[in-house]
Amino acid sequence: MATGRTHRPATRSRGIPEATVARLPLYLRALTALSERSVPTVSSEELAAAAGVNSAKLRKDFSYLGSYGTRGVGYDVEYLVYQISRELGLTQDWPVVIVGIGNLGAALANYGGFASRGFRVAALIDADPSMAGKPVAGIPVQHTDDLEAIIEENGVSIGVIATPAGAAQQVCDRLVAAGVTSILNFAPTVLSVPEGVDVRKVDLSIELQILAFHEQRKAGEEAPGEGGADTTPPAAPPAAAVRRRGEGSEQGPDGDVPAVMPA
Amino acid sequence: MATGRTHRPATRSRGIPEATVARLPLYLRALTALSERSVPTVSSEELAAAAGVNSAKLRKDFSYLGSYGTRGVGYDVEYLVYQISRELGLTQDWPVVIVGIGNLGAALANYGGFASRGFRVAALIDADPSMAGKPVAGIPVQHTDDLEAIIEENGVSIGVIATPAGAAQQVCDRLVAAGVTSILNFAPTVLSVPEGVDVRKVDLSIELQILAFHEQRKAGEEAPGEGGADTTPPAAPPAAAVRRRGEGSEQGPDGDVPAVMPA
DNA sequence: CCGTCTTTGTGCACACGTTCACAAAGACAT
DNA sequence: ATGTCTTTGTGAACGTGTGCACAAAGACGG
Repeated sequence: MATGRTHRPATRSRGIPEATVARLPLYLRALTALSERSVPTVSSEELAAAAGVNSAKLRKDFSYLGSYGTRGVGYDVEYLVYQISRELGLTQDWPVVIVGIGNLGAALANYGGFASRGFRVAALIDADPSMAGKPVAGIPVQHTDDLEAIIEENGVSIGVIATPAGAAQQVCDRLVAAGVTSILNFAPTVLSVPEGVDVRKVDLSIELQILAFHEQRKAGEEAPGEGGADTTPPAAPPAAAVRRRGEGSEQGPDGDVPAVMPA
Repeated sequence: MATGRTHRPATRSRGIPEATVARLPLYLRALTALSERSVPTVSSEELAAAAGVNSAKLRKDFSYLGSYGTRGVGYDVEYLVYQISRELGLTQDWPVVIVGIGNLGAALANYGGFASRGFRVAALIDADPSMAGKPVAGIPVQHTDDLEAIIEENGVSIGVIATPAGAAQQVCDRLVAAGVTSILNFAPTVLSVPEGVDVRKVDLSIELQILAFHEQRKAGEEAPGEGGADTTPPAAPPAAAVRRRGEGSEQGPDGDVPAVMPA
């Protein structure tokens, strides 16, 4: 099939660690706020606090970009805003298409955060013919049939998928075939893309499930005991796999979950 | 100011690595699909492909939960669905409130993925009095004044913030004070919360900026040369900090950006 | 009951990310 | 000029995450 990679292989693009890249927008936001208040310089300590990170981490992050600070003083806010913007590629214009103009797609189209930083909604695309022409956020919705033409005409390289899960892969394939090389996916599916195409996903459901995990843990630690059964355990495990759980490694006292396996 | 932690300290909750927890929902989704197709068992290889991860990683992830597979056969789909659901705390009901019923809040309220997995939208809350009583996704919007009462009455421990950035911290503080211990933040701000409260953020703007970074890199690698200036460089750096950029390490020729998009 | 064949579970090595702690750079006062 | 004081930039130690590769578990056929 040769479908290609699904996850970016953490390319460590040209020396700047992925983790650092992911934090740059955070710093940029904090710096922009300072800039608007006409604050001339800021120390790593202050900026780190504003961005919600450790100051050593922030300094190391900046060190990957070059040495833009002045010892004993801190960082020049304006200069740093510029350097980070440039590094992130925000000094240029990025036309973006949003595919799938349902509730979410419309919300995204209306989101102000787009234009603020070099991103421009070039087109809204939906498969529903009855939506064609209707303006959403001041932009007329176009039909999926014209997807390829729209991508090409506008030189779009970033696509946002806000379709139902079932349509996502197909839309993705068409976007990629038309020349899109970066995709932000809001549909709850794993997208398969060829090498060289970046996919980032935003998944409400996954985030909530992660929160639920931690929430359950908190509850379990506070109120132990509580042998109440939750739901019916499913059938039975295949054969004889109902043992073990820590295999005598770490896990000090016991080796059981807060209140597991009823039957 | 003693405001408290901003980022979860990667607590390694009871032996299950954060990275694993973040993947469990992915596995669960793939397994649910298999279950609906009445597939009885699945190998780590197949399931890994469906979830878009490496099979060794998947096996290691499952090993943290216990030994639920059968060698030579694979994993029992139904059983595994149950085990993961239980581990994630999805066998119980999680009432959730959404604060800020604008475009995004409404889209979230309408999102079907909520109910599907143990999450129930217990209430919609907005600060705009004219919205009060209006039904969104079949649920009447309530006013912010009643936030505390709503949290308490429904035993809500998970809150979703979809307000403008300016209101987010204040809403967050009220949620936490009322007993919420997990927050999913869609507002583009760094939230400050006391210890023991989990915050996860979803930030469209940050995701796009990360994509733009990689996109710029790709463009720069394909079309080198191109000494075109991008935008006006800001004033001048503070003092004498206009040197270096790789400090004679990698980065062969020059030390400037690959060469940005002409126009 | 034994041999073969598939697939799990995991030890190990490596890559990546985070944090500490401190030398060196520079501002600023005297 | 020289000294002091602040704050950066980074070496080094540590922790977390990933992936290979393989022994052992068990299914299944004869």
